Amino acid sequence: MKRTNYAGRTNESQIGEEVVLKGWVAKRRNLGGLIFIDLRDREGIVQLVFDEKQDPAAFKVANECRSEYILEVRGLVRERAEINPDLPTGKIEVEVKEANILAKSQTPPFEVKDNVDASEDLRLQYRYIDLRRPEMMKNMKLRSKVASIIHNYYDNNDFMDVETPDLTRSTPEGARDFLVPSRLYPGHFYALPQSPQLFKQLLMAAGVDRYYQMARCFRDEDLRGDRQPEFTQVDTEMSFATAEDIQDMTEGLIKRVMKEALNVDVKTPFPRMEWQEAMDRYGSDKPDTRFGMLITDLSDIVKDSSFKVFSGTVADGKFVRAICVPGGADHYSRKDITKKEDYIKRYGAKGLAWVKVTADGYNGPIAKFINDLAAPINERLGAKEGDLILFVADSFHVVADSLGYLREKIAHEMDMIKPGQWNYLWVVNWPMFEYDEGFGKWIAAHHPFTMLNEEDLHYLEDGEDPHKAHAQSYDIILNGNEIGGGSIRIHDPKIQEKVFKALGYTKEEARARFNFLIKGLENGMPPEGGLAFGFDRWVMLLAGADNIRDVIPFPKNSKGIEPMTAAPGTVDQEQLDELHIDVKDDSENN
RNA sequence: GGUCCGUUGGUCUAGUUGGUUUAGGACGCAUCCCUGUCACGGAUGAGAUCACGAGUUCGAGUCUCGUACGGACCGCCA
Repeated sequence: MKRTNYAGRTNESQIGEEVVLKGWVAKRRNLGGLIFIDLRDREGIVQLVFDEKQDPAAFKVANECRSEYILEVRGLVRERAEINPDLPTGKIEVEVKEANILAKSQTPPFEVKDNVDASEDLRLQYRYIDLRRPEMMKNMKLRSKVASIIHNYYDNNDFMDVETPDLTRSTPEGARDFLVPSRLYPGHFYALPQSPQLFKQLLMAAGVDRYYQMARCFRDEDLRGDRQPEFTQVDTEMSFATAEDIQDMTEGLIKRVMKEALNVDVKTPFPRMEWQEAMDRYGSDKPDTRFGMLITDLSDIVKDSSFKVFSGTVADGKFVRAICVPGGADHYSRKDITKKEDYIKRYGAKGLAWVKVTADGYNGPIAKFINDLAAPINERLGAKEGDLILFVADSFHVVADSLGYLREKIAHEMDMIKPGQWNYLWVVNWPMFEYDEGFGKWIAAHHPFTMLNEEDLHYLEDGEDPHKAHAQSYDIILNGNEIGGGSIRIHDPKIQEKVFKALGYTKEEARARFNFLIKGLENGMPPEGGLAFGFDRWVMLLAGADNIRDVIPFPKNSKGIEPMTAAPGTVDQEQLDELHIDVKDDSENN
């Protein structure tokens, strides 16, 4: 029997026609002499009817069917007497004349339905069953659709799809590399790419001019809900382009994806926000602009306050900043606020000061210290009776992280985010370098090949402070999530040398690490720049999923294990010998 | 590397201050009845050494410690 159409696409136009369908038994309803089976394939569900009197042979097969058996059926499409409005195929049903079981199935470990009640661990172990769920199938289809639009878009704009190697060389910058031992060269290793960054720059040196690739990338770091060790980047690079050129090109793509995949019109150009403003007002380099409650600096107002925590902090050159939670006074108890305080301590905050705004002034533990400043504070924050004001007094980064977190958390808890918003924006003008407390040295905020602003070039000269420089880099943000980032690259080897110097590399160290790139610059590199999208994360947001695993067919769990195959696993001694590898026994240290 | 939370039939879960609980329910599963269901209905039934190990106690699903596994977060992710 040759299939005539997908079960889920059977429709009224086929009434009276004979169809052949193949699919899974989603549900069986046995009424005695009459059996209904919901047949499911990737496109949806259609109701089959088996009548014992009319088609006893087919009926017998239906009687044997169990959940998730795979069936082929031949039958007549007919109109239903009573339509089911909950089903896209609810106006019709298929009267089955012939049926064969193509595969039997054990009772599935969980039911194939949309409101899953199975644990994620179990879903991942039986992922092929989990993926049958319409929700998951929909996510895979969306992913496929978006990928197709991306290919189409860049192809139409003269971008060349060029593959870069997966077996490459370890570079010490950035994330930990996944290493692949070389059989031919004992003690030598390939590394899987963290991104094709250097290759795409060298493709510009090759004259490719416009490059894109759906590139697999690998980073051996701990996982998060929006982070997997292997992921897909939409990687792009353009020669002779300015930051604006690249942003325009990217906006064009986003506009098309939103229209064609979700039928949503987004307005371009997207807003541009300075990195400094994002940090000051949103406490984040990926601001969520779907709601207000902006962070407000109060340092100047409270600098002489009798509350020593505030005045002392300002005297130390640090900051007192606050958010005003509209209607927060009733919503949050003293105990709730203590919980929030405990939470922000993980960002280094020493405490969370708060007041509730009442008709008679401030209320709360620090009210007596700052009641005299209530008028200017309320005015600046726009605070009114019934609001809750949360203050953090600390260094720039601690204040930003703490209040940035609280702003997000409270917005979710108090339902301040109206659904259906797609707030794309660019965060621009990033610092070129940032100080890493852990390593005690300056590191590249973006990566070491990022071009700084032309007017900041003088900071690289002797006797100036290079760390004041800002970069020609830009991140694309959607609803408070970083979905991509890029920059104009350094194409002048002299500037590149100065940047390496500012990062504390000697010439020899820079050569040792990035020889091939430096040579590329010396052999003539066009001015160029690009951008890379986190494809998985973007699709996650487009799908409305809150976990990146829901848009990856076979993801790793939060511990980096893939539960279906149980990777990573041990290998035979023979394989290790061939790779010249001894495995250290760490058991004593554990 | 660290912090917090969780683990009870196939699945999701209830289980109070440690004691009438033969560990309850829903879904699923099995058998039987049923020709218009679509969360089908009805009847009956099977299925759990309460993650593992140690401890406290007259008595542990319940308390303590450890281990394993899972989840969230901090660090990390140029």
